[in-house]
Amino acid sequence: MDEKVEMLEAKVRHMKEQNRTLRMMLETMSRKWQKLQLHVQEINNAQGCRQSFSTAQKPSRIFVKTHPNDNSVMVKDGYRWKKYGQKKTTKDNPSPRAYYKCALAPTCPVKKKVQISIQDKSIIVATYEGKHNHGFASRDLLKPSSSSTPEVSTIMNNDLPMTNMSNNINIDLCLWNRVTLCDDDKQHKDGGTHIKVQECVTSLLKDPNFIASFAEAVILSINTQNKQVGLNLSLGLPQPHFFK
DNA sequence: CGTTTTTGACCAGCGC
DNA sequence: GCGCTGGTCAAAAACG
Repeated sequence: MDEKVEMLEAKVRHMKEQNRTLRMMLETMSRKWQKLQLHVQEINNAQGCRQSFSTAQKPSRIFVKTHPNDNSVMVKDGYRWKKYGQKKTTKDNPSPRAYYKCALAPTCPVKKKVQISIQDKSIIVATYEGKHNHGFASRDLLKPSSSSTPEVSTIMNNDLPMTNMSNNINIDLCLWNRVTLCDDDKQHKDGGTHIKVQECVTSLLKDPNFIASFAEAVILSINTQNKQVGLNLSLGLPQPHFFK
Protein backbone atom coordinates (compact mmCIF):
# COMPACT_ATOMS: atom_id res chain seq x y z
CA MET A 1 0.00 0.00 0.00
CA ASP A 2 2.79 2.38 0.98
CA GLU A 3 4.59 1.47 -2.20
CA LYS A 4 1.60 2.52 -4.28
CA VAL A 5 1.36 5.80 -2.44
CA GLU A 6 5.06 6.40 -2.97
CA MET A 7 4.72 5.60 -6.64
CA LEU A 8 1.81 7.97 -6.97
CA GLU A 9 3.70 10.68 -5.12
CA ALA A 10 6.68 10.16 -7.38
CA LYS A 11 4.41 10.45 -10.39
CA VAL A 12 2.89 13.63 -9.04
CA ARG A 13 6.36 15.08 -8.45
CA HIS A 14 7.38 14.11 -11.94
CA MET A 15 4.30 15.72 -13.44
CA LYS A 16 4.85 18.85 -11.38
CA GLU A 17 8.37 19.07 -12.73
CA GLN A 18 7.11 18.61 -16.25
CA ASN A 19 4.47 21.20 -15.63
CA ARG A 20 7.08 23.64 -14.39
CA THR A 21 9.25 22.93 -17.40
CA LEU A 22 6.42 23.45 -19.83
CA ARG A 23 5.42 26.67 -18.09
CA MET A 24 8.97 27.88 -18.39
CA MET A 25 8.98 27.05 -22.10
CA LEU A 26 5.69 28.84 -22.53
CA GLU A 27 7.03 31.94 -20.78
CA THR A 28 10.09 31.89 -22.96
CA MET A 29 7.97 31.63 -26.08
CA SER A 30 5.68 34.38 -24.86
CA ARG A 31 8.64 36.70 -24.33
CA LYS A 32 9.91 35.87 -27.78
CA TRP A 33 6.48 36.41 -29.25
CA GLN A 34 6.30 39.85 -27.67
CA LYS A 35 9.74 40.67 -29.08
CA LEU A 36 8.60 39.51 -32.49
CA GLN A 37 5.54 41.70 -32.34
CA LEU A 38 7.72 44.69 -31.55
CA HIS A 39 9.97 43.69 -34.43
CA VAL A 40 6.99 43.46 -36.78
CA GLN A 41 5.90 46.93 -35.73
CA GLU A 42 9.38 48.25 -36.46
CA ILE A 43 9.31 46.59 -39.88
CA ASN A 44 5.89 48.08 -40.55
CA ASN A 45 7.18 51.52 -39.70
CA ALA A 46 10.33 51.05 -41.75
CA GLN A 47 8.39 49.81 -44.76
CA GLY A 48 6.03 52.72 -44.49
CA CYS A 49 9.01 55.05 -44.79
CA ARG A 50 10.68 53.07 -47.54
CA GLN A 51 7.57 52.80 -49.68
CA SER A 52 7.30 56.56 -49.75
CA PHE A 53 10.69 56.65 -51.45
CA SER A 54 10.53 53.66 -53.74
CA THR A 55 7.90 51.21 -54.89
CA ALA A 56 10.29 49.05 -56.87
CA GLN A 57 9.94 45.38 -56.04
CA LYS A 58 13.12 43.53 -55.26
CA PRO A 59 13.52 39.77 -55.16
CA SER A 60 13.24 38.55 -51.60
CA ARG A 61 16.01 36.62 -50.02
CA ILE A 62 15.93 34.46 -46.95
CA PHE A 63 18.76 32.76 -45.12
CA VAL A 64 18.19 29.42 -43.51
CA LYS A 65 20.60 27.94 -41.02
CA THR A 66 20.46 24.18 -41.17
CA HIS A 67 21.26 21.44 -38.75
CA PRO A 68 24.72 19.99 -39.44
CA ASN A 69 23.17 16.55 -39.91
CA ASP A 70 20.59 17.78 -42.34
CA ASN A 71 21.80 17.26 -45.88
CA SER A 72 18.66 18.36 -47.62
CA VAL A 73 18.98 21.73 -49.30
CA MET A 74 15.32 22.46 -48.92
CA VAL A 75 13.60 25.47 -47.46
CA LYS A 76 10.32 24.42 -45.89
CA ASP A 77 8.29 27.57 -46.25
CA GLY A 78 4.82 26.09 -46.43
CA TYR A 79 4.53 26.19 -50.19
CA ARG A 80 4.93 23.36 -52.61
CA TRP A 81 7.74 23.77 -55.13
CA LYS A 82 8.58 22.00 -58.35
CA LYS A 83 12.22 21.84 -59.24
CA TYR A 84 12.81 22.69 -62.87
CA GLY A 85 16.54 23.15 -63.08
CA GLN A 86 19.89 23.14 -61.37
CA LYS A 87 23.23 24.71 -62.10
CA LYS A 88 26.25 22.84 -60.82
CA THR A 89 28.28 25.93 -60.13
CA THR A 90 27.82 29.63 -60.53
CA LYS A 91 30.31 32.43 -60.85
CA ASP A 92 30.09 33.66 -57.27
CA ASN A 93 29.40 30.34 -55.58
CA PRO A 94 30.78 26.87 -56.33
CA SER A 95 27.84 25.11 -54.74
CA PRO A 96 24.93 24.08 -57.00
CA ARG A 97 21.96 26.40 -57.41
CA ALA A 98 18.50 24.89 -57.72
CA TYR A 99 15.54 26.54 -59.46
CA TYR A 100 12.00 25.99 -58.26
CA LYS A 101 8.54 27.05 -59.44
CA CYS A 102 5.50 27.24 -57.22
CA ALA A 103 3.60 24.00 -57.77
CA LEU A 104 0.49 24.94 -55.80
CA ALA A 105 -1.03 26.75 -58.76
CA PRO A 106 -0.03 26.24 -62.40
CA THR A 107 -0.40 29.93 -63.13
CA CYS A 108 1.54 31.11 -60.09
CA PRO A 109 4.53 33.15 -61.28
CA VAL A 110 6.61 32.77 -58.12
CA LYS A 111 10.06 31.28 -58.56
CA LYS A 112 12.63 30.35 -56.00
CA LYS A 113 16.39 29.91 -56.21
CA VAL A 114 18.12 27.89 -53.53
CA GLN A 115 21.86 27.82 -52.97
CA ILE A 116 24.23 27.07 -50.12
CA SER A 117 25.93 30.17 -48.82
CA ILE A 118 29.57 30.54 -49.78
CA GLN A 119 30.40 32.16 -46.44
CA ASP A 120 28.74 29.60 -44.22
CA LYS A 121 27.89 26.20 -45.69
CA SER A 122 25.33 25.62 -42.96
CA ILE A 123 23.29 28.50 -44.37
CA ILE A 124 20.98 28.06 -47.33
CA VAL A 125 20.16 31.17 -49.30
CA ALA A 126 16.73 31.15 -50.92
CA THR A 127 15.77 33.92 -53.31
CA TYR A 128 12.11 34.47 -54.12
CA GLU A 129 10.78 36.27 -57.17
CA GLY A 130 7.22 37.36 -57.72
CA LYS A 131 4.08 37.11 -55.65
CA HIS A 132 1.77 34.15 -55.21
CA ASN A 133 -1.53 34.63 -57.00
CA HIS A 134 -3.30 32.01 -54.94
CA GLY A 135 -3.97 31.21 -51.30
CA PHE A 136 -1.44 30.05 -48.75
CA ALA A 137 -0.40 26.42 -48.61
CA SER A 138 -2.83 23.97 -47.16
CA ARG A 139 -2.36 23.15 -43.51
CA ASP A 140 -1.06 19.67 -44.22
CA LEU A 141 1.96 21.23 -45.78
CA LEU A 142 2.82 22.72 -42.47
CA LYS A 143 2.85 19.37 -40.86
CA PRO A 144 6.14 17.59 -40.81
CA SER A 145 6.03 14.55 -43.02
CA SER A 146 6.72 11.21 -41.49
CA SER A 147 9.42 10.38 -43.98
CA SER A 148 11.40 13.56 -43.84
CA THR A 149 13.47 14.82 -40.97
CA PRO A 150 11.80 17.43 -38.79
CA GLU A 151 12.36 21.04 -39.59
CA VAL A 152 15.78 21.96 -38.39
CA SER A 153 16.27 25.45 -39.54
CA THR A 154 16.21 28.89 -38.16
CA ILE A 155 14.93 31.17 -40.84
CA MET A 156 16.13 34.72 -41.04
CA ASN A 157 14.36 36.45 -43.83
CA ASN A 158 13.28 39.67 -45.30
CA ASP A 159 10.08 40.05 -47.26
CA LEU A 160 9.18 36.52 -48.14
CA PRO A 161 6.45 37.09 -50.69
CA MET A 162 3.07 35.76 -49.79
CA THR A 163 -0.36 36.47 -51.07
CA ASN A 164 -1.96 39.42 -49.33
CA MET A 165 0.64 39.39 -46.66
CA SER A 166 2.64 42.46 -45.98
CA ASN A 167 4.81 41.12 -43.24
CA ASN A 168 6.19 37.86 -42.02
CA ILE A 169 7.17 36.51 -38.67
CA ASN A 170 9.80 33.93 -38.01
CA ILE A 171 9.64 31.97 -34.85
CA ASP A 172 12.77 30.34 -33.57
CA LEU A 173 11.86 27.48 -31.34
CA CYS A 174 15.34 26.41 -30.38
CA LEU A 175 14.07 25.80 -26.90
CA TRP A 176 17.28 24.20 -25.85
CA ASN A 177 19.11 27.46 -25.93
CA ARG A 178 16.44 29.22 -23.95
CA VAL A 179 16.15 26.50 -21.37
CA THR A 180 19.90 26.45 -21.02
CA LEU A 181 20.05 30.21 -20.64
CA CYS A 182 17.19 30.50 -18.23
CA ASP A 183 18.23 27.63 -16.07
CA ASP A 184 21.94 27.97 -16.20
CA ASP A 185 22.26 28.40 -12.45
CA LYS A 186 19.68 25.81 -11.61
CA GLN A 187 21.43 23.28 -13.74
CA HIS A 188 24.39 23.19 -11.45
CA LYS A 189 22.16 22.64 -8.45
CA ASP A 190 19.76 20.31 -10.17
CA GLY A 191 21.28 18.45 -13.08
CA GLY A 192 18.49 15.93 -13.09
CA THR A 193 15.91 18.54 -13.93
CA HIS A 194 17.88 19.61 -16.95
CA ILE A 195 17.95 16.08 -18.27
CA LYS A 196 14.19 15.84 -17.76
CA VAL A 197 13.73 19.09 -19.57
CA GLN A 198 15.68 17.64 -22.48
CA GLU A 199 13.62 14.49 -22.44
CA CYS A 200 10.42 16.44 -22.27
CA VAL A 201 11.29 18.77 -25.13
CA THR A 202 12.69 15.89 -27.17
CA SER A 203 9.47 13.96 -26.83
CA LEU A 204 7.45 17.02 -27.78
CA LEU A 205 9.55 17.78 -30.82
CA LYS A 206 9.30 14.17 -31.94
CA ASP A 207 5.55 14.34 -31.85
CA PRO A 208 4.23 15.49 -35.26
CA ASN A 209 0.83 16.19 -33.74
CA PHE A 210 2.35 18.58 -31.23
CA ILE A 211 4.31 20.41 -33.91
CA ALA A 212 1.29 20.64 -36.20
CA SER A 213 -1.00 21.73 -33.40
CA PHE A 214 1.49 24.30 -32.19
CA ALA A 215 1.98 25.71 -35.67
CA GLU A 216 -1.75 25.88 -36.11
CA ALA A 217 -2.24 27.59 -32.75
CA VAL A 218 0.43 30.18 -33.48
CA ILE A 219 -1.03 30.91 -36.91
CA LEU A 220 -4.48 31.24 -35.39
CA SER A 221 -3.13 33.53 -32.70
CA ILE A 222 -1.35 35.70 -35.22
CA ASN A 223 -4.32 35.85 -37.55
CA THR A 224 -6.60 36.96 -34.78
CA GLN A 225 -4.17 39.55 -33.43
CA ASN A 226 -2.85 40.90 -36.66
CA LYS A 227 -4.76 39.93 -39.75
CA GLN A 228 -2.12 41.21 -42.11
CA VAL A 229 0.77 39.25 -40.72
CA GLY A 230 2.03 36.13 -42.44
CA LEU A 231 4.02 33.45 -40.77
CA ASN A 232 7.07 31.40 -41.40
CA LEU A 233 7.36 28.85 -38.70
CA SER A 234 10.44 26.83 -38.11
CA LEU A 235 10.93 24.42 -35.32
CA GLY A 236 14.45 24.18 -34.01
CA LEU A 237 16.00 20.92 -33.17
CA PRO A 238 18.22 20.38 -30.19
CA GLN A 239 21.72 21.66 -30.34
CA PRO A 240 24.15 18.99 -31.46
CA HIS A 241 25.93 18.76 -28.12
CA PHE A 242 22.85 17.27 -26.52
CA PHE A 243 23.21 14.24 -28.73
CA LYS A 244 26.74 13.60 -27.61
C1' DC B 1 2.47 3.75 -63.73
C1' DG B 2 2.21 8.47 -62.41
C1' DT B 3 4.95 11.90 -60.23
C1' DT B 4 9.17 14.03 -59.07
C1' DT B 5 14.02 14.84 -59.65
C1' DT B 6 18.17 14.98 -62.32
C1' DT B 7 20.96 16.63 -65.88
C1' DG B 8 22.66 17.96 -70.32
C1' DA B 9 21.36 21.04 -73.94
C1' DC B 10 19.81 25.27 -75.37
C1' DC B 11 19.01 30.28 -75.34
C1' DA B 12 19.56 35.15 -74.06
C1' DG B 13 22.19 38.78 -72.08
C1' DC B 14 26.47 40.91 -71.20
C1' DG B 15 31.33 42.22 -71.39
C1' DC B 16 35.49 42.17 -73.99
C1' DG C 1 31.99 37.49 -82.93
C1' DC C 2 33.31 34.91 -78.94
C1' DG C 3 33.21 33.29 -74.42
C1' DC C 4 31.06 33.29 -70.03
C1' DT C 5 27.11 33.12 -67.06
C1' DG C 6 22.35 32.70 -65.55
C1' DG C 7 18.01 30.81 -66.50
C1' DT C 8 14.90 27.41 -68.74
C1' DC C 9 13.50 23.25 -71.20
C1' DA C 10 12.70 18.54 -71.74
C1' DA C 11 14.09 13.74 -71.93
C1' DA C 12 15.75 10.27 -68.93
C1' DA C 13 16.10 8.35 -64.49
C1' DA C 14 14.52 7.58 -59.93
C1' DC C 15 11.04 6.99 -56.72
C1' DG C 16 6.76 5.65 -54.31
